[in-house]
Amino acid sequence: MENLQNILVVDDEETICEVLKLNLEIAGFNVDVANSAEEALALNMECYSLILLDVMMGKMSGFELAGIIRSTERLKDIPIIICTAKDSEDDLVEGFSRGVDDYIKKPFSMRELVLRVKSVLRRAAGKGEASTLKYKTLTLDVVGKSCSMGCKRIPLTKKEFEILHLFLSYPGRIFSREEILNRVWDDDVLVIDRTIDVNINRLRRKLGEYGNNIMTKLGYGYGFQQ
Amino acid sequence: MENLQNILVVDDEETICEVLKLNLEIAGFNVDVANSAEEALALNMECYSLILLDVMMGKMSGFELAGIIRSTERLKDIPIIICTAKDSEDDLVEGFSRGVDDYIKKPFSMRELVLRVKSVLRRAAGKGEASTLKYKTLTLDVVGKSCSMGCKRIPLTKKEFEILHLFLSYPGRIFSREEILNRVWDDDVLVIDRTIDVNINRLRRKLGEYGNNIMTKLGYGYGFQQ
DNA sequence: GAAATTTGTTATACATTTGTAACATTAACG
DNA sequence: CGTTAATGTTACAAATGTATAACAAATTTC
Repeated sequence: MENLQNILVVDDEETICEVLKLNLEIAGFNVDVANSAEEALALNMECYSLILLDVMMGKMSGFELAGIIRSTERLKDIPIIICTAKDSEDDLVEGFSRGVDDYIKKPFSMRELVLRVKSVLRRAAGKGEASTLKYKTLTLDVVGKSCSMGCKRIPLTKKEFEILHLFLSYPGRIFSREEILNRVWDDDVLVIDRTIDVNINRLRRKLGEYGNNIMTKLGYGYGFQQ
Repeated sequence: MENLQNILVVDDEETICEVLKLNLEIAGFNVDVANSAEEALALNMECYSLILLDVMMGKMSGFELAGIIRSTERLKDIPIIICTAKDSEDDLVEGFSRGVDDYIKKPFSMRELVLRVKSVLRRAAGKGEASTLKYKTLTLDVVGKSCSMGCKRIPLTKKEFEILHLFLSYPGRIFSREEILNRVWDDDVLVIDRTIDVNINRLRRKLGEYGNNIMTKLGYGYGFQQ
């Protein structure tokens, strides 16, 4: 088993670490654990393909550790995923300014985590290759959270962006309103189905000619048609 | 009926068990019930494709049973879904650490349950999300909810799609009108048998030459002939 | 904390799907 | 053959699903 990729998990909660480790191992990764930023720094981090950081930790926060990693020459290209309790804008800004590659909000499913990890690794392997999703001249910059058609920028709101992100991640697939709700809206909010229709409508308009690629499948839901 | 997948439901509440059993059977599964973890252990669990566990049960909890299943060599790959009253972090952590595949919070709708069950089974089957059913040039894109003959798209309505989906899932099998009703129509709707005939007719027409593959077995029902 | 933006809801118009009834056709069987 | 039962076909009404606009509420921004 040569090809196993090493992942470092840094979190001060033992149980969380164990869960993460177990699930990532099941997904085929080799996982090491550090229970604090300091403990992580004591390791030779060079060997990891990806580092998974919790924001909230004892002395040094995940952000700080991310900053250190990014400013260390031999570590600066290692992808970092931050686990954050809430996705406050502040966190996002702080994270991006420190070069974090992806976020995952707690509580997250293990399935989702594994998907993100794989996605980030894929991106890293191709060197920025797939940090964007494309269809013809339509480009979605997943990291920069922006959208453009050719040279023209299309300002999307968060919901619009997330919906398009979901659709372009699985072109051709039809998502039920329930699925869209689960993946775009927070778990605790309660919105009616019509809300999705309205957001789809707004997105369609902003996408101009590409708006027609967002198809309605009567009785099923919506999706992006290639 | 070879292809029926077996599901084991373990719950100490008789009524819950009955409801689950009924609904899963309608969804096309074969369901056995155990009223306690101990009772479940007495069964030969090897034959089940999925085990649905309640957390709260008399002596042994669902988690404990999950732990036992996971640590038993010949059972350890069977997918497990846990039904939990509360979604406390603790429960989630405990569950994932024992290798549970999915959660469902009470109270849940039967529709949701069936969706989760199918999703977990699909995952377990190893074939990701993408799946199509084919017969010659006829292709049914199950995730895209679309149908095509060669390059030509055949727009199907939801009912038409669902009927064809059912038929192509078990080519050669004849479905009684009652079976078709149970699998294609929602539980609470009440339609007459002739409705199915009409929908079959519509489907046949849209399928053109393949329409002839939908055969009528007089006095029994309909099916797709390979 | 006021203005601007985003997001959710409601209401209405519109389009499609679906169910049913009525009648036509076909198969089974004496 | 002719009768009966089952299924095929058609047309239309009813039910359902979706698009859109307008407004209200929430959130963000300055």
